[in-house]
Order: sequence, then C-alpha cells, then structure tokens
Amino acid sequence: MSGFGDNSGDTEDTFAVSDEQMRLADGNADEILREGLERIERLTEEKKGVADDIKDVFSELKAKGFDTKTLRQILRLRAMNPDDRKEQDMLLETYKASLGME
Amino acid sequence: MSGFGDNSGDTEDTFAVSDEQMRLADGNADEILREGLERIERLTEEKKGVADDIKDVFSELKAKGFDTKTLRQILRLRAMNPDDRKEQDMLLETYKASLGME
Amino acid sequence: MSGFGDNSGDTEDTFAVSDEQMRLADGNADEILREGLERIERLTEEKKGVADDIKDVFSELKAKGFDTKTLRQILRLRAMNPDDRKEQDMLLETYKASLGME
Amino acid sequence: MSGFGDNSGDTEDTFAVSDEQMRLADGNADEILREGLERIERLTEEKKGVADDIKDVFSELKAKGFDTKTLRQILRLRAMNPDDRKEQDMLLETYKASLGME
DNA sequence: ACCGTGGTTAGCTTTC
DNA sequence: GAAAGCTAACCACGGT
Repeated sequence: MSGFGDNSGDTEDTFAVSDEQMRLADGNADEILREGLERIERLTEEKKGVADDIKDVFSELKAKGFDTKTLRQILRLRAMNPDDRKEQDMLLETYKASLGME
Repeated sequence: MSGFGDNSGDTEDTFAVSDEQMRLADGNADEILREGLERIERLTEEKKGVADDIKDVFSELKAKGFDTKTLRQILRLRAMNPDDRKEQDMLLETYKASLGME
Repeated sequence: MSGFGDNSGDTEDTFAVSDEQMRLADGNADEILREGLERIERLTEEKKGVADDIKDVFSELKAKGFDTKTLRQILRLRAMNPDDRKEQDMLLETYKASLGME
Repeated sequence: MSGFGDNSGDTEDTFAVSDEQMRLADGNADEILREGLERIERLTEEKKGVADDIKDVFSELKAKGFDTKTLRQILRLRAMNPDDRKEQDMLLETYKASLGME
C-alpha cells in the first residue's frame, strides 16, 4: 500500500523483482506507516511526561502560596522580546487612555 | 516576599539566623519563585523540542504520500482502549441507524 | 431506539395506540434524537453567524489602524471585575518586583 | 488618537477645524474604538447566549439517555460533505488495513 | 507574498 | 482536587 498518489511502486515491472526485494528496498509502505506512527506515539508519550513535570512545578509553587494565573502572566512577559514587550505595553496604554481607563 | 498568606518566613526570629542561613534553608521566597520559573522555562523549551520532532515525523509521512488528517485519526483510534473503542463504535452505529444514516 | 437503557417506548402495547399517538406522546426516541440534533445544528449555525459578525468588527478596526491583539487585551480588561483587576495587577507587580523586572 | 501609522489626525492644521467638526466628520478615532469595542461586547454576549442554548439541548438529550460524546460524533459526520466523508472514510479503512487493525 | 481559514494546543471553568 | 468540556490563542496551510 502506498500513501496516495505518489509515484513509488511503479507497476510496470519492466524488471521483475521479488516481493522480498521490494520489502528490503523498502517499497513497503506499510512498514513506513507503522514505524512513523510508533515514533509519533513514543514522542507523544515523552511530551506528555514533560508536560506533567511542568504541572508539578506549578503545583509546588502553588503550595508555597503563589498564584498560578499570575505566574503564567510572568512567564508570558519573560518570553517576550523586551522591545516587543515595550511596544505592546505602550500601545495598550494608548488605547486605555483613549477609552478613559485609569 | 512570600507567595501569599502563608506563614513561611517566620518573622519572630526567636533564634537568630544569619541571612545566609535563611537563604540556604530557603526562606527566600524570591529565590523559590525564580528557580521555579526557570525550571518551567527549561521544561517548556524541552517540550517544544519534542513537539517539533513530532511535526517532523508528520512531515516525512506526508512527503511519502500519507494524509495527515487521517494519520491523526488512526493515532486517536490506537490510543483508545479497545473495549471503549468497540463500545463507542457500537453506540455510534446505533445512533446512525436511528437517524437513517447509511 | 432509546437513548440508553431506559424502558420508554414499551413495545408490548397492551393497549393499542396508533403510531400518531406514540409520536405525540413522544415515546419515539428517534424523533427526540433527530429534533435535538436539528436544534443544535440550527443554533450552531446561528452562533457561527454571530462569530462572523465579531470577526467583521475586528477587521474594520484593523483596517482603521488598530492592533487586534491589543484590542483583545482591552476587551479582557473591560470584562474583568474592577476589584479583581486591581488585585490581579497588584499581584503581578509584586512578582515582577520579586524578580527584578522593571 | 489614531490606531497606528495612518495619516488621520493631521497635526498641521493648515485650516482650523473645531473639535466638534472633527468629531462629526468622525476623525474621532476614540469614538470609533469605543463603538467598535461595544459592538464586539454586545455580539459576544449574544454568542454566549446561543452557546448556552446549545448546552441546554445537550443536557436534555443527556438526561434522556443519550451519550454526549457520540452525539458530537454524529454532528460532525452530518456536517461533512457526503463525498468528503466517503473519501475520508475510505482512506481511513485503507490505513487501518495497512496496520492490521480489524 | 499575504490574507483568511482550519486545526491544534493551551488555559480557564465547571462538575464529580 | 482531578477530570472533562468549552473557549480563546496560535500556527501552519492553501488560496488569491
């Protein structure tokens, strides 16, 4: 089986090749599919693990009295390029002024 | 600074402790905060790396003719407990029949 | 067909009832299902319409030079209870100070 | 105040215009901003109302024994173009066969 | 090349 | 407090 619409697996067979030869050269799309999926599944597992670690750190900080929501805000700010951050902040202040928000 | 309302960082100081001692024992909430955030940032970086790896595998499969959307469906199916999957499928068929969907 | 495990739509028919009577009393779970889904589909359509309207307003504002991202921030701020907003802001400033963020 | 980078709000004032004139011609970007935001807020409210209605229908169906998750699947299927649906399904079956999933 | 769209992921809310 | 559903932001893709 081939993915779809690709030109691999030429069906003309000008030169006869055994199934085994095809499998070895790969040709074997099933195998490509299976291995690709397994790699994704393994990586997804790994990703999930890291996500759990992150959650743990948040929990610890929360247990020590920190507010999660605010922590996330801080992280967002730290992640921003300082210049962009300034720019963004200025813009926000301008709009606030425009609307009479103290 | 303490997270909020917790009673850590006792200010009574019945027994004098040097600043250094406090810092080591921790006491120092600023430090806890800073280190927590840094750990989160490091883990987030790591997570992003894994996510990119996953994206790469999808790209490879796509290049080999596989349809990404369908691949995701397959992954979802494989992730399900077989029994749940059966159950869910049966239910779906029931509803479809109920609605006259072929 | 019934939703699940309920005994409505008794098929014994000790007392003959016309199909019409059943339909009216309802009994007919298929009908309930079909009508429920149709109501949801209609409402979803409606919701989509409103979402499109919102998008249009954003587009207009953007065309007049406003920055969409900042507009969303403003909307978030306006949506918050003023007290919560103050509280939240104070907390953020505290953490920033704690981290030496100007 | 102007959104950004547009040339409205000319500061040269070659020809004096009263504030009132500007406001009427509009020029008044503050007003544009304020009204735009209010429209969005009103529409958002409306959207929320419709979303709640949808939730209600789901609740009713659930109370009558239907499984919400499956209902959502059905809705997804009904929303799809029949041809796409067939196509998608075929592809899925192909991949499943490829992987030996019954 | 950019805009608009759809799909995915993260975050917040509510329920159990 | 954990888990699920809903909402909003993000991102990559395809169309123009």
